[in-house]
Amino acid sequence: MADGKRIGRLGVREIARQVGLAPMTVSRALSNPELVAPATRAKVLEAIERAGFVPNRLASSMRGAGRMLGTVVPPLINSGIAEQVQGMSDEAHERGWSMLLVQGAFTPEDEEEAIRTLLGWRPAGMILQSFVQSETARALLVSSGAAVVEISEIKGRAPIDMALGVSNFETAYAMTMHLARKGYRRIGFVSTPVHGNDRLQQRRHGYHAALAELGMAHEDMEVEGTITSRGGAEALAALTDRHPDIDAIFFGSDVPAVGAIQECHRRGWKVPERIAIAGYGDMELSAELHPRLTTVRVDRHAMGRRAVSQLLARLAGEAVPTITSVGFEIVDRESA
Amino acid sequence: MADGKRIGRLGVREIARQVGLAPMTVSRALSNPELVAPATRAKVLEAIERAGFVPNRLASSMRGAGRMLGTVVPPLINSGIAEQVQGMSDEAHERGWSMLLVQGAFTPEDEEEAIRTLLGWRPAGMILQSFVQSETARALLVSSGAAVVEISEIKGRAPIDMALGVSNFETAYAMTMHLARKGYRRIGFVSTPVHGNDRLQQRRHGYHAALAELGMAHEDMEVEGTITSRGGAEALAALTDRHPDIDAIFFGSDVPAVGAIQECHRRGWKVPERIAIAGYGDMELSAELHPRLTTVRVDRHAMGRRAVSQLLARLAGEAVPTITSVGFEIVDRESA
DNA sequence: CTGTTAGCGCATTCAG
DNA sequence: CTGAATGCGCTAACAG
Repeated sequence: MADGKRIGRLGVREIARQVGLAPMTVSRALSNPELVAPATRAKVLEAIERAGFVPNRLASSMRGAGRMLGTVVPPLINSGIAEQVQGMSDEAHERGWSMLLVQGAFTPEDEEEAIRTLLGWRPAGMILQSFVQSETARALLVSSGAAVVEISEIKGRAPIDMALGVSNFETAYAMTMHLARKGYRRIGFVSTPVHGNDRLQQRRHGYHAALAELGMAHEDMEVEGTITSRGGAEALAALTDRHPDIDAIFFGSDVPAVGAIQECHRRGWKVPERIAIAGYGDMELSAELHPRLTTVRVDRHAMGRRAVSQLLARLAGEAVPTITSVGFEIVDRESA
Repeated sequence: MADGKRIGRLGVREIARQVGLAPMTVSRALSNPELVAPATRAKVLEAIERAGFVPNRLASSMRGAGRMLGTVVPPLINSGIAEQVQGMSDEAHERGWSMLLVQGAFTPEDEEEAIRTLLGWRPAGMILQSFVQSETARALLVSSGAAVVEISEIKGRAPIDMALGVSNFETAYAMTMHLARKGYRRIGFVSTPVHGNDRLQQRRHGYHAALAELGMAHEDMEVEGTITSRGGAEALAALTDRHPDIDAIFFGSDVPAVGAIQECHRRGWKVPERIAIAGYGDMELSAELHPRLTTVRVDRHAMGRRAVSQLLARLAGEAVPTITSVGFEIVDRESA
């Protein structure tokens, strides 16, 4: 501390000094090893290892060589989102990129703030796990010049840059049809509040469209609840109170579906005999549940990977589709 | 693109130009508003808003004013970890800090790499959600000068900087005693592989200590399994095969405990009459399950917040305890 | 209260 | 294949 510069403050400069080379050569040995003579490279890497030097990525990023992708994760990390993040992380990691995660929230204001925070770190690309609501945030994203993937409902509004997802309309339509084919006639629907959420609105439309097509439309067999087990139990209670003759419920997530099944056990109701329960997401527990849960499977891990690879392709200047639809599957098990 | 500098590339300089002030004043209006005349500040903020300027945090960080904390999250984001991360994120966010999350892994090599990646971003503080195994990584962390909190078993090895957690020995001891008090005599134990994991080893010791004290020690009523529902079902099968007279199982996590209960339903076994099941973690589902799960509750959200506030206190130069023990609670419900 | 100077640690660009 | 100069955007430290 006696002299101005902190002693031993490690940087390419210090490493270069130790091996008698220019800082630039050290930098190259790290980021473009093929441009450096093998012997030189070995010497440099050895010195780096010995000194315990970890290159400063902030500085790299400022020079435009940043390898950081950002994403906003919702406040409730359910297993679906966790898998998606895992997929992003795996793909990014394998390709030498880092993921910056900032925790977002449900309101457009919070969303905007989260995006602002993320943009402050100047990621080369961003993944947004739902459609961006705030117009200000959309404008910010566009002007930032970052590549953007929205993992979202793929019908409807134009994406900021790229969109990736399933058609929630189709998945809900397919499940409703599936339930009808299995003989259920009075099919209820439970989701979190659909207001302002494209995906949920599309699911609701899919459910309605299927009922209409089947000539089975009935009013008010829908309820909104929280995406928790308790929320599922409450939704079941509300719906069966109002409609004692209801014979199936399609939940917008496996989490409340599991809660609803517990509530059935508690009431001594047989599933699916007294009432059938279907979910959405196929979490790990769903296949082990008693009875095993019938649900919609979307490969979230693959979606995460795909989002990253599209981002990297775009950044590499390759042509990338604006909208990518991923498949889904109805997993028919015991609960419906 | 005609001229060298990208037109409209926003920075404090550009904002300063627009309002006829020095860049430094713009910077201050953002980070130390109280040092700037209210009128000036208003003018600056208005220009920033209008231009859609988002300050570059990479540059701030390079000047030492970085407000970033890093953490390594394990590859399986179970709900416990998710809550902990949520707590960290909430606390950080409220205090104007960002959290950089990198996905880690189970082996010491992967752990080291994750820590290296994180250190590359030069966070002012780091939170490690388990005890750091790799000696190289420990050395790197020490020499980085970052404040470090390990959320971990709090007995045993000295922390790198600060440690925060419960005594896993005590929690497991307490639950085993609780089960004995309720009349169970043949109590099994299930956890993920304990090798190299301080927390799990301590839990195992706690279980053994309680049995020994009760004069109930029995051999080989333990099994290792994955932290999944299926893993729980399998562990139940293995243990009841080997010990038909087993009357209770203490699982190291609620996740496999839930799976085990499903397996019991499938076999037509009553819980807790045929066999009692206890978990660890108290996830949301646990209270809604049929039967409701008896478990150990640790407030993970609060732990996350606490980790961040300790980090910030340390960074502010305040005195901070090296080891902090947080409480726990045995939640006695129906399953045991 | 506001401005000036200088530099954080790298990588781009151009020259050897 | 290696090196020198320069600057990314911001803020600490020191004037005024």
